[in-house]
Amino acid sequence: MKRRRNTWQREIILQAAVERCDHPTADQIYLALAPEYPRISRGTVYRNLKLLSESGQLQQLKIPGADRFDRRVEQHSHLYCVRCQSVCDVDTPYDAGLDEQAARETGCRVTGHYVLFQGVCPACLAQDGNG
Amino acid sequence: MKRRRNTWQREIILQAAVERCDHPTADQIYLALAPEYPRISRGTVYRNLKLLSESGQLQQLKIPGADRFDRRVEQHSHLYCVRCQSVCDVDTPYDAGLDEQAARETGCRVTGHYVLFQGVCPACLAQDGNG
DNA sequence: TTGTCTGCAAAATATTTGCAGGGAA
DNA sequence: TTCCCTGCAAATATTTTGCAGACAA
Repeated sequence: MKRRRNTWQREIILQAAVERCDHPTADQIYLALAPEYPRISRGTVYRNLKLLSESGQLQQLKIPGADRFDRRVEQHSHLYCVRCQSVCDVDTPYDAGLDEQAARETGCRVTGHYVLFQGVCPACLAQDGNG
Repeated sequence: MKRRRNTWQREIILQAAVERCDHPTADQIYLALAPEYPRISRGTVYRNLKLLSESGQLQQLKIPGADRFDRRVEQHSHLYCVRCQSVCDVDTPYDAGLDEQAARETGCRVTGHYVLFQGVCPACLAQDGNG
């Protein structure tokens, strides 16, 4: 097991991710940091977001288009707005029975599942004049 | 609404997708066709798989790594093997109540959701000596 | 004829990686 | 000192798109 070092880069990347609640992509975090830290590189941002997710300080979400990063690490679901590509949290209870059922049915070892809702967010609905 | 033409390319792409049950990617379908039809292009394969999914003849699955195409178009779930990246079908009942719950909670218009299980498929388990 | 569709190539998007030097422990 | 981490650039991987000509209807 590798010993992990603390770098200021990792620190500011975690801060940048934690301070926003809009489920940013890796690139959005990079772009948010770039003005203040012009020497930081995309590679470092991608690498650290992955490390931080592996160590449980962030949650990496598999969303169409690009992975997002969530400061909320407890189990919950998400909704993807097909209009503006935004993501919002949905607090659905985790149904562990589904995993057992899938394991029984397929013979796989099932480690978990995620639920992704699709729809249109309130902001986009408002733009339509509530249509 | 556009009138759709029938081309032999679309025909063989649909056939190639329908004759396999392993949830291939667009590129895998292209590679399967390429030996017999050397002039077919990736662009055509990607375009037609999308069209066929939009017209309900295939189902396009959002899977980490790359989209897959499923000949089964009825609602069902999938399991993604984190070891070999294979995908298999899981017949879980669709819980429409979840959509209502998500809509109530977020104020979004919710059009649906999908469930993706993660785990290890039987073939990979066997390789581990059932470990 | 009309206008969608095709092949080709280039572009766009998202992410990973090789490498040489840097710095945390 | 060690060896993980960084910046940079190039590479990968997936998918989309502009264009001119082909072809279905």
